[in-house]
Amino acid sequence: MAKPLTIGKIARAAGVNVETVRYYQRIGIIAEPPKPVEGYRVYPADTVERICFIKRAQQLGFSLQEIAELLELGDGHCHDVQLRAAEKRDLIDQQINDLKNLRNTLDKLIRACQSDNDTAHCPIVETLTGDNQDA
Amino acid sequence: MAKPLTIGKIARAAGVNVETVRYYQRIGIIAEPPKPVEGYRVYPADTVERICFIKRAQQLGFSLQEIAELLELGDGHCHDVQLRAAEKRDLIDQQINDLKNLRNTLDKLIRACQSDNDTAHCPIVETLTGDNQDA
DNA sequence: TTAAACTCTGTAGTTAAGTACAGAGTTTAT
DNA sequence: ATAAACTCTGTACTTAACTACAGAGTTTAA
Repeated sequence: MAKPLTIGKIARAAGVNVETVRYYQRIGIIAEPPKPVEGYRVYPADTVERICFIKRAQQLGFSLQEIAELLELGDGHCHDVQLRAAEKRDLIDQQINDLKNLRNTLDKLIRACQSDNDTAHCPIVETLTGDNQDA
Repeated sequence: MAKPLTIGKIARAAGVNVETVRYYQRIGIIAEPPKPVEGYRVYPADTVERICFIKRAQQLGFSLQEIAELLELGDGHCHDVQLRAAEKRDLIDQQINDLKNLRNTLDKLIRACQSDNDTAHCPIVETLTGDNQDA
């Protein structure tokens, strides 16, 4: 036996708690391998990547529910996948836009700070408020 | 008296629950105007924008704690603001990158769906995986 | 070969971010 | 002038996403 990937190894490799892995199994966002008659469950290696993806996507503001939907797109049947993928893509475009605005504001703030201390009034708030649609 | 902005109007204008506004006040992310001896609290108009900013930033994956930090940058004193703003900016750059990758993957998925149903194996997961370094 | 480290099942606790509501006072519309 | 709609204070409930732990079984390293 080389080195069976048990839950602890999976968790450590993905940088999460063992309990988190179990939680993801419970809500069905990652598969739970069958329990062998004796011994521990063994996980496929790509489970680690799947968990990493989940954590990354969370940092981008997606809920586990939304992440589940994204993941399903990968192995769905072409029919509705296309439509739903297009929707997601447009949403993400909007998100990228928002982030760019925020980024530029921060940049301006940094520059202003360097040249002068003219702390007029916060430009950060103005960035993301109002209908920001220049998609 | 023209039309004093009371909490209900603020909430409706920002598209959130009155209780949410109170919650934000409780945690100090928006200011609570002083209670006048008689009558209701009156809010400055820019409270609405501040709440909109908060909601927007949340969709981008920021916690209220992080949003509070972003907002503080606006009226902070130049010294550390510059450093912290630069940190945030770099983080956001990373986020933009991740989103672009995800976006492109979705795009490919859509295209592949249009031409052929060669559902090899989910390319979505591969998009955001890789060095998850949480410093 | 046995103690340490791990896994399993199940249940319970925690934190962030709200949401609901009771009971009292205040405004406003009719 | 009074009912409807709103606000205030305070407390309690909810949901998502974990996190902890007990008590039993299983593996592995010294």
